[in-house]
Amino acid sequence: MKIATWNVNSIKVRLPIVVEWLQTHAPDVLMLQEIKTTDFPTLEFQQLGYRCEFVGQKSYNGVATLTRQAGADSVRMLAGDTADEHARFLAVTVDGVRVINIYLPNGNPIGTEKFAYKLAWMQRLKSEVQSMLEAEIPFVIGGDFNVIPDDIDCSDPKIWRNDALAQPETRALWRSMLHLGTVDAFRALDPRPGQYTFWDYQAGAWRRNIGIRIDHFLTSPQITDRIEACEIDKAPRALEKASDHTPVVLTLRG
DNA sequence: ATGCCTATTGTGAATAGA
Repeated sequence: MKIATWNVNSIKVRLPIVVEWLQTHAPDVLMLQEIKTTDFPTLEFQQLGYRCEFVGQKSYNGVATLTRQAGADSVRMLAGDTADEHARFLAVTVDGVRVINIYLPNGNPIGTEKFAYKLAWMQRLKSEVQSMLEAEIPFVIGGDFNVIPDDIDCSDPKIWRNDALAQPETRALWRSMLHLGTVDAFRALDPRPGQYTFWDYQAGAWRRNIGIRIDHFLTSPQITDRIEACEIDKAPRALEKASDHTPVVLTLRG
């Protein structure tokens, strides 16, 4: 089973690139973030053999999960705050795996309500993880976590010292989810520093490989045992009209 | 360097991203 995640930074602009990538790589599941619309191009993906579920929002955020097989038991919002209207969460069960697509809040600037919202959102996600582990539900959480887990996940820690993505509180909440028993699938297999999933559009960041690793897969124990590979596909970042993020692909045995 | 680039809204220039 092949599961991919990709923050596309507008599905409207990125549609041709995403279609081409899907045809080439044919994952069983593709999780998209920052679709930035309520008008998802479902027909185009159906023609490629994918079913679409999405939670849209005008201008901002929005997540979509494309699956070859039919999904079940969709949940479209993260528990813990019924007043939260951001389109950042979509859970669906595919072939016995609870596939959770997230676009975790950026949280900048620190010291504002935006940062408080990020931390509260992470606490809610942690509660979700706890519940699923207690129920022994096999799950994968994939998406744009907006978390730089460690200094080896960015080109220069000094740049990110005052940024929400690398704050001690942010990293502590990330680690607390690992301590519960989940695994950062990419890092479990690849110890190398300098492996990124995002490069800013500005200042020639891509050309100079100044990036950060913020798009992740967290796996539950049953899924961790099935990990065959987890790789960052850098190729789409080099294309014309690229997203500033590139896909990450998780391959499970069976 | 409160910049640099891209996308959305909407047709200006502000907001957000990370």
